Amino acid sequence: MPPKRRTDPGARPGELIAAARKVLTQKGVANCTVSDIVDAAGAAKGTFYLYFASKDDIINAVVEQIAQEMVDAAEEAVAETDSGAVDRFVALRDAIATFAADATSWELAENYHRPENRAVHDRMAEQLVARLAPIVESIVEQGVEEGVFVVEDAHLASWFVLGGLRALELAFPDRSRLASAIVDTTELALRALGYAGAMPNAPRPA
Amino acid sequence: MPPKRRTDPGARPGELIAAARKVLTQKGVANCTVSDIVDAAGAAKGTFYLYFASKDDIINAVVEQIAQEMVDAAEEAVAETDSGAVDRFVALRDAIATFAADATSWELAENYHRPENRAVHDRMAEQLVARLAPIVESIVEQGVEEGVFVVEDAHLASWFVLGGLRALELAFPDRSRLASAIVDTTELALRALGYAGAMPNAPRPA
Amino acid sequence: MPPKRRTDPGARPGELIAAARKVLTQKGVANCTVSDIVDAAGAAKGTFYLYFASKDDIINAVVEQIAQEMVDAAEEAVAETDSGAVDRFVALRDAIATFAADATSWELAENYHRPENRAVHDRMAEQLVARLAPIVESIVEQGVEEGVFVVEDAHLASWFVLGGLRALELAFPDRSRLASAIVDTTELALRALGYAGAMPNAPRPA
Amino acid sequence: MPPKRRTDPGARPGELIAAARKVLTQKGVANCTVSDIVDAAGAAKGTFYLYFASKDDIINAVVEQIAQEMVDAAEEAVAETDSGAVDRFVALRDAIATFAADATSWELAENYHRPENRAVHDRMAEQLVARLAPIVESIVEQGVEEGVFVVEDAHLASWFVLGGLRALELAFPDRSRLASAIVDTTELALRALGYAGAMPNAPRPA
DNA sequence: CATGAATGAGCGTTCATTCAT
DNA sequence: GATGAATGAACGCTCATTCAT
Repeated sequence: MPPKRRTDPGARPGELIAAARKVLTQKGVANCTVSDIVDAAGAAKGTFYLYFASKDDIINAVVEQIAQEMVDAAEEAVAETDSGAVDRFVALRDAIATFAADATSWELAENYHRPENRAVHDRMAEQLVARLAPIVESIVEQGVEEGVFVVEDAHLASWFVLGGLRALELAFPDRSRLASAIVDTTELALRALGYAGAMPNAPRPA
Repeated sequence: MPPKRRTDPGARPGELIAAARKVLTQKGVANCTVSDIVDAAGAAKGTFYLYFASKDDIINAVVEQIAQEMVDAAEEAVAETDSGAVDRFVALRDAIATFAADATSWELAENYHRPENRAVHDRMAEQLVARLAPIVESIVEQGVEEGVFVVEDAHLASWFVLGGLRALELAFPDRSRLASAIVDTTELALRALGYAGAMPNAPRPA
Repeated sequence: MPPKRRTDPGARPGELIAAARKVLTQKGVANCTVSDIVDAAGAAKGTFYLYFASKDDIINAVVEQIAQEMVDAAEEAVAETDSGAVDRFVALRDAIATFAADATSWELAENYHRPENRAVHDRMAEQLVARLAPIVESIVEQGVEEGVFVVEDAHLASWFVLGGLRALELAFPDRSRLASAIVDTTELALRALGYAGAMPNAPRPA
Repeated sequence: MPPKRRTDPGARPGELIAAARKVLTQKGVANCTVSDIVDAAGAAKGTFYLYFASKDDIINAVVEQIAQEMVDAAEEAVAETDSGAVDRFVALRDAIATFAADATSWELAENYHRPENRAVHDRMAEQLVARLAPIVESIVEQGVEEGVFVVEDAHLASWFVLGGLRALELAFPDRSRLASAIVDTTELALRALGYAGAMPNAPRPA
């Protein structure tokens, strides 16, 4: 059968990633085959390999995409605020909590606690922490300059704080309390950063 | 030919786990086959299924074993000290740092940063954090009673602290600075727990 | 489905080679799949890879087997005769002609002139010439000692003579005249070898 | 964007054959894809099928081209000499030896002994022998008329002689001695043809 | 004439699992 | 208990070919 001409040439990779994102959500990584993805995308098997070198390649692309969405949200949140380091930190915290609570963005998360999804899950967590860390780091450095934070190694402190946030996912597997736990954790994090002032506990209204 | 009589019947499962641990270390999870494991153990394929329901089953057993070793070390460290919560916390920190620096215990760790080993790596990290958390939690509760820690939710705080420690692995992928970073992080952790006293910076001599 | 226990364990490789030989004959090399072979052998696909590393591997084995049969026939023919070099040469020629005329042994040959069978065909021709050459060479050397052949380089002469025989396959693609042409060629070959006596034209009765 | 206008329309088939010849040389037949060819030719996939019916088609064209070059060289060598059959035979032999020793003409030859190139190699050898045979045949017939050759079947004898030459390639796989072996073989060939005169051993100066 | 995105049947290969012995 | 030959579904991936533009 001859190839069907597409209405929107150039949209294939995106369609495939979207399809992969959906299939990954539904079946997990180990049980997701390339056939599943192309079926979901309405494409032929060969088309897949026109745009992606391997199954791993597209999984990375999915992870990349989701991570990018979260990082974008985080950067936007931080950029909006031109106030002090503590406010920025709270804004960042809110962005993360919002994203974590957003079912659409976290489609994959529902399946993360199934063992077969470990792989993407952690690939993403790694990506996320790696890309969020510089944002936190700049906030920490700002706080040190402002004199509200007291840390010797901003790099170390940033990872520590983010790692602490990430662990909550494991601490509250049912996710119902996750968003609120992230908020509660702010106090722990600010303390770790040497903040001694009043704790800004109220989450920002959505 | 009758089956070879074993010198120690009942030792099979342990032999298989040991073999799996070795093979996992050498080849990663994805590239490790049941054949590899039974070959390394000097057993037949069928024998494997006498003791383990599946390949996943034995991988879990390996992870379990390693995690148990770490937990044992941690519990021993904490038990040895009958002094205050801060000292216990430092002792626990030392145990983790020691274990992390110990090549024998971390055979697998060398390969953890190879993408194909994500799976075990994170399965173990999860196990570890889950089993270490209660220990931390008891220390935190002790500290709260002693009045040196100020935390509202000991469960949350324990996970936060352990997550922070775990993230350091990602922050320092080369592992050469990992052990020292764990020590440095103690200050951040104690601060997060609301500790306001002098920081016990000196690591325990090896 | 569980494995069927074989009545004759150890017979698998031979069965697979036999099946491959048949399929190769029927479908050619390029169109012969591993599935075809295992279907013909009544085995499962995995069983194939228990005994052969790849499709190429079994094709080599088939070629090897046929070549061996021809070489065996040639050696037997030469060994039977303890007379002079010319008689031995004629005996060898007869063995080759007989084998060439034998439909059973040359099952594959029927298909050799189809382009897709080039590969095995030539792999076999190469094997054959390489293994027949030493036999010819010993005859040539004997003839030289007996004073009936005059050649400077027995190695060269042997290959030349065998190459000449082999080319007849190309000269008479319909094979109906092939056996007789081989006989006729004896005169050319003996002349090339410097034989000046009477030509032993009569083929040996079967 | 309109298709690029070609500087020389009508040159496409030649460009594709040249590209195929190059790719075939570098990668072998089995590993050479249509994509490789069109990429090397700077053409689009579709363009390929404007001029060639299939991949096999262009491979045949490449073989054809090389064979034609050799046949042209052979015919030229034979035409130059209007002397006797023996001289013509020697001239033909020289042309073949020269061509065989000429790296440019035998680009493909370097790769011929890699197993994956069997296919073209032999397709070409077949072509070559088939097209050279009529030339040899006319020389043989001339020699018979002149009384210097004694053969009953010129057709048979021609193939025998060419087959003998071709086998030398197998006898001397390293090719360093191939050209000299071809020369040495002349004596064997002339003898086979019934030539009883003095042997014209000296190769023609290059 | 020329394009190249799309096709999809088909390939060789793997390996966790079974069970007759 | 122990064996290991046998299984076969399932996989990721290739590439000659087509045709709407």
